[in-house]
Amino acid sequence: MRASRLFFRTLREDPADAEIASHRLMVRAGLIRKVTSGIYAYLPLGQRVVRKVADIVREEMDRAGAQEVGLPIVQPAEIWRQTGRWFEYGPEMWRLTDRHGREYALGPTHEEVVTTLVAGEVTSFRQLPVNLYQIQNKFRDEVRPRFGVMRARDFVMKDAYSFDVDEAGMAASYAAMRRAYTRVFHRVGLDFRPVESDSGAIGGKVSEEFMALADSGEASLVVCEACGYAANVERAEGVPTPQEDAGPEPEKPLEKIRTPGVRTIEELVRGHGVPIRHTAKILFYHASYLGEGGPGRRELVAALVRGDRQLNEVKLKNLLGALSVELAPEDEVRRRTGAPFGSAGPVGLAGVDRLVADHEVALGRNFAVGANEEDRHYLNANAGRDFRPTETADLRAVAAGDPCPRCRSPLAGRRGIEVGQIFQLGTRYSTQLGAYFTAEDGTRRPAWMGCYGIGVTRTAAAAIEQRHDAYGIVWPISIAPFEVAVVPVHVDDEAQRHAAEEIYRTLLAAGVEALVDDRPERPGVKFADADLVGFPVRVTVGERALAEGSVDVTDRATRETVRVPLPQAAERVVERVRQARRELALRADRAEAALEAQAAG
RNA sequence: CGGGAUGUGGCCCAGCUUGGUAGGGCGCCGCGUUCGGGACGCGGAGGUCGCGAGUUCGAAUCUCGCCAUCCCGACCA
Repeated sequence: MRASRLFFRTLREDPADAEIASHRLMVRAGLIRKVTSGIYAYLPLGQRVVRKVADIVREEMDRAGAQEVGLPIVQPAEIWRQTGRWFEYGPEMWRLTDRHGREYALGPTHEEVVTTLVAGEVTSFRQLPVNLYQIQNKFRDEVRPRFGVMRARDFVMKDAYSFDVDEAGMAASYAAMRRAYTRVFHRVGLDFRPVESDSGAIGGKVSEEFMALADSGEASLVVCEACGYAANVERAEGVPTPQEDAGPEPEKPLEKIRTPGVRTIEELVRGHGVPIRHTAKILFYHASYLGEGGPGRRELVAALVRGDRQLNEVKLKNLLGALSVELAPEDEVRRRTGAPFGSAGPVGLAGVDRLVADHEVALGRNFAVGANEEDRHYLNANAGRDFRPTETADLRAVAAGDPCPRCRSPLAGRRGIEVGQIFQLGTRYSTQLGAYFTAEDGTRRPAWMGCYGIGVTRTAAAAIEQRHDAYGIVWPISIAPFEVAVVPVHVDDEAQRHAAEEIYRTLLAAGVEALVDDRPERPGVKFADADLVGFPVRVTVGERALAEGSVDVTDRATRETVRVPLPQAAERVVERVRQARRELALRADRAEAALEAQAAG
């Protein structure tokens, strides 16, 4: 490609609405332009990156035995009603109505469509297993689109769906996808980590997310450097820690004390000398449940966690089996329970549908809690004796420093960008949508499913988050829009133009993706643009080097330049590109081998 | 949905408090000088000041309504 004909333009200034590096740089480098909130146009440079990520994903999916299909973006409401997700999915699903008044959705995901498809085609165990995937635009009407393509309303996603005869088959398909994902993310050059995750609205039990590690990531992770445990904090298991090193103290008698003005745990600790591990806080939630084909009942739920802990709402939601949970407004809590907000507590609490407690509160002794009247707290409240939770569970949000649930070493906190997620779904969708087959023994059985997503456009953004500097993007070679930029310093200099063209043609002939910057711009402009867009290798053809029959070859990542004699220039660049490609491929191979060794051992 | 803010040439912004008919930088076009890290000079093009009402002799500026966008919180690949 010739820069003079390439449809692109770089910006000198940062766009006003870009918060994070990837968004800022994608706009400045001319990869994307915003069309409207959360919706972007991809210019040729950006589209090339998306295509290269997608091609890598496609290669690895094919390699893992999956088959590409094309599924519709517009999906009928009916199949979503069959699985209950027409309501369950909520306002994030982009709905539309045709001229006849029939309802549709723009696909946020494709379990319903693909399961319905398979239900019509698969009749025998002989047709299984099968894994179908597609790479396509997905639509989610995000509450708050932000960070450019990172959280867009229209994004490119690869989604795959596996169908197996039994649970073991599903697990095998899942493992194959896990290997494929590991290869994909190594090949695109990401620093990533698979973590245990909550399966959310899609359902199923086993689920892992592939997280690109980045401080700008929206997901909070905990990782154990000692044993390798890693989890999304939404999912991370809390290990109850004792209140005293010496072991539990005996139950003391319940005592009501005057606590004028005390409304928070800190005030209780500071003003009344209660150790924070002997405090418990109560939080009131509205839990909404799915009813018959639509919204169902709502409950007021009180939840108890130790005063030094935070509640994990995802755990609460899962415990309750609720569609959603949200903090209940103060006035309603007061109206229903009669308790003042800052002095509410579990002892003698009335008006709530359920009282759930974290393990630490159920196991601990002698808690200071609100007494449900103004300016009064209880000391030494004990579960079982003074209040009785309807359920006890792991409800606390795990934080950095907490013990690892596997090996008890302290966990470290990290931030991550979720670039992929894999699920073992089980038979929920196959049962609901009739994906049954006849087994070897003649019985009719539902297919065991897994589903597997990769955010293609998000992966491109994640790569930029991890790899950029003050000058611009530093692409991994596998997904760079072009691998090499050939920059003649002065295009009106015949010798320079000729040498640049020669190198450019040789690179193309060798299968290297090259761009020649033949624009009549000043050298500084061309260098700055090359750095901003982030081509991994730059070949500078200028008067200085040419005077000694050479050109300069610069590595974008290290910014190191070597002078190479003209006759060997193209060859050396080709070798450098091939070496860089090999490195990433090798990483994928090694990681896969390690996974296989792990599975075998 | 709550809370906050912003809409002024393609981009980044000033002007608004104190109404008087729109300005800078970048970018764009022409000419010249320049030319290994975002040049300089001269000349030029380009604006329904988000939209609609209102107040006023007169509105980018004041008032009301609407729309859009962004940021902070509750959701997610």
